[in-house]
Amino acid sequence: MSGASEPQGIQGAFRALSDPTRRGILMFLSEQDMTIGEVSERFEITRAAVKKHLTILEQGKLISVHARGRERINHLEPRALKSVSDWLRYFDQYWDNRLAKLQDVIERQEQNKSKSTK
Amino acid sequence: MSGASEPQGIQGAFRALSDPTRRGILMFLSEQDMTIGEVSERFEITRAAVKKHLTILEQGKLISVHARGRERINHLEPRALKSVSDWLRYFDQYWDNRLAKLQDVIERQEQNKSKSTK
DNA sequence: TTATAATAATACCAAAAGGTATTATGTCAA
DNA sequence: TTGACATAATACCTTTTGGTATTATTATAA
Repeated sequence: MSGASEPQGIQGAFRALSDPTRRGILMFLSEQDMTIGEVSERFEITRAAVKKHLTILEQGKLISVHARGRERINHLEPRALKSVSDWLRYFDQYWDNRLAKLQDVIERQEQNKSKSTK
Repeated sequence: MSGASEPQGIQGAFRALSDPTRRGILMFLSEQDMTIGEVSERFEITRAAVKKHLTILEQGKLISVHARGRERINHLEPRALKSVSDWLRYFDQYWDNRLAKLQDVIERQEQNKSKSTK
C-alpha cells in the first residue's frame, strides 16, 4: 500500500525534495557545510522554520548533522539523491533510448570496477 | 521566495512525485495508457481518490489526459520527468565525478545532433 | 562563573493533502 | 429513448505541512 516495489527510504527523499526551500538548502549545502544560522541568513523565514526543513532533509537522509561545539553543522549527503536519480533512470527509456543505453554501459563499467577493487 | 533560479514548472513535478501512489501510477502508465477505472483497479483506494492523484500528475505535466468517448485516457509524459532528472544531475558531481563527466559528453553529442537536424 | 549566542523544544495556527461518500453528468448500446 | 456505466463534481473529514512565537538548554568567551 505504500510503494511496494520501491527501494526502501526513497519516500523520505522524495518527500524532502518536494519543497522549493529544501531544494534551495541542498544547493547551498552543495557549496559548503553550514550551521542553521548560516542557512537561515539565506532565506526570509524564521530560524525555527529552517530547522524544520533541515529535520525533514535529515529524515530523508539527504543531509547529515554533526555537532561542533554549540553549533550544528549541516552537510550534504549525495547518496540519497543518487537513489532518487536511479529511480528516475527507469524512465530514461521513454525520453531517449540512446542515452539510456549509454548509461547502461557506464553502469556496467562501474560495477566491474568496484568488483575488481574488492 | 519560491525557488528563484529553478526551471519553471519543476515544482509541480516534484510535488507530484512526492507521493508513493502517484509514483506507482507512473510506473503502470509507463507500460500502457489507462483509463481512470483501469488505474483504480490496481490500487485499494476509491476511484475518486485516484482521480485526485491523476489531477495532480496532470498539473505537474507528468501525464496527459485525452477523452475517448466516455472514457478518459491517461498517458505518461516523460519530458517532465526529464526536467526533474536534469535538476538532480547537478548533484552528480558530488557522488561520482567520472559518471558526471561521461554524461556531459553524451549531452553535448545530443546537442550537436539536434543542431544538425535543424 | 556568568552573560551571551546558537540551537532545541513546545505550543499553537492556517492551509493544503489525502481520503470517503454522495450526487450529477454524459455517452454508449440495446 | 432509456438503462447502465464511466467519469465528474461537490461536500466533508482527518492528518500533515509550513510557519510563527515563546520558552528552555547548552557551550563558549570574558
